[in-house]
Amino acid sequence: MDEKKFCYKYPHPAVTTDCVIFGFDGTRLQVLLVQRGIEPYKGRWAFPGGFLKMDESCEQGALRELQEETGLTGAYIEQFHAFSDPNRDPRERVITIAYYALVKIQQVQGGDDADRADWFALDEVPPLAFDHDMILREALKRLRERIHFEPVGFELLPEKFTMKQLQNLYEAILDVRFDRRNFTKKMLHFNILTQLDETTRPTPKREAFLYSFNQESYNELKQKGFRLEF
Amino acid sequence: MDEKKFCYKYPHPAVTTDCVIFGFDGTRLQVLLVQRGIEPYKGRWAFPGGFLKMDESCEQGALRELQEETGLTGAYIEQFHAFSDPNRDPRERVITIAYYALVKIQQVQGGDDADRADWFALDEVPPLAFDHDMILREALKRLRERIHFEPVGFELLPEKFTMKQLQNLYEAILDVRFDRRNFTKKMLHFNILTQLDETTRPTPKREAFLYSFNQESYNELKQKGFRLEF
DNA sequence: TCAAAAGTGTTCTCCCTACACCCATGG
DNA sequence: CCATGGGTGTAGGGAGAACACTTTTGA
Repeated sequence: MDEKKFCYKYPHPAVTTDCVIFGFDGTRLQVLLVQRGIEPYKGRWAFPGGFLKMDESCEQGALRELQEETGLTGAYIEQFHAFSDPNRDPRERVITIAYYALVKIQQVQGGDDADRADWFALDEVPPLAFDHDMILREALKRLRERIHFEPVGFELLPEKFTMKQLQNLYEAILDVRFDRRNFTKKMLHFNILTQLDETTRPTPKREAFLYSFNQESYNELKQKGFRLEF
Repeated sequence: MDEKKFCYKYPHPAVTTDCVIFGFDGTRLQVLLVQRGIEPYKGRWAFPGGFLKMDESCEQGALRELQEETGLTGAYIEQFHAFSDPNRDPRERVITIAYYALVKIQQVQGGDDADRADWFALDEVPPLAFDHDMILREALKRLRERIHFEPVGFELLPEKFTMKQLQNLYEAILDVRFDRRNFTKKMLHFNILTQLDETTRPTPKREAFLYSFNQESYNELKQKGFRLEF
């Protein structure tokens, strides 16, 4: 039962992947956490993840764990850091390769699995297991850098969205405030948004235009090289 | 001799660190390579690196290997990616955590160690061992992103340098050309350079001012949040 | 009729860009 | 004296920032 059959000439660390899953509810940035059912840190919340198999790359492992623990498939994930403090796991030496994922929040309902999974707004995240607090900070830092080169909204917003939602997203990620009119002008200027004929009524006050991302225009723009300035 | 005494319940990959060391000779960006003395890929050039010890973090491991293989100490290193293709090493499953280092080229003379080490200009890098070609491409990509948020010149240039050297550095990293006058204005505008009283004679034609980086001003600027625009 | 949200245009300023001339030196 | 490299200023254009009024609708 505690049989140890995999032997090496030199000591090897265990390797896991963990995935910080970002979602956006239209107002606030959220992360998906799962509650640990076993020791160590039983009952604590943590990012979904687990041990890497020997025949899969880290990316494949991260996607597999995501599927197993949250049901998510085909998410956009990006590796951002390996955490390797020798004491970060009380069981044995574990190095984790951390990814972040950007998903449309409605693709995942919390707690649809054996594990309890739930969305938490950034400022309501409880103390996490292992060094996952640090992992979250680092993920946020990297997401903030990424947003300057990639329109992350593609992944986080629903197909159709209002300009205000897009602005809220940028404000939530970067933790800044923009002038409504200037923001609209700037975003339209990139020509990666399509203004739809439809409108919606996000508040009971007045209807607002819906937009969608134009993937083609974006790809063209990106090939020429561009920067999103904020 | 092939005794395998480190045993685990589940298979564990080996973990190494590799370090892409960038230097700048005043004109071209260079990388430091070591020639492998053992199989696999014996005789091929590769980035310095090696197996992680169980009581050190990846960063410590990368710094140790750097010291052992090139004599470099206290370099500025930054982790940028974990490479984990299951077949990237023919011996066994090896995951490598890759770092890049920015160093003043005169701090390291090639071949000062048991291993042969040498500087190669970017466009003269020979085919490398393992997946190190891919590692180099990725390192360059990350360095190019980094330069937008950090004045990487700090680490790559000598204490005192000319404006032309600084411009050459930016041009080498980003592979673009700038207008001499506009570049000077832009750099001085950040107030992170100190123009020294001294001059130098880089070519026998005319003497040129020397500058140094002002770390204090830079730290102030960075705290307020800034972007280097290029 | 009032409050809340959304849509829209103008002005000003600053920074980026393009561009040309002078000076010092060595050959 | 000429070729090479370095130092410097200006004029024009474009993009970001600041800013206010109108419309719609539900309460």
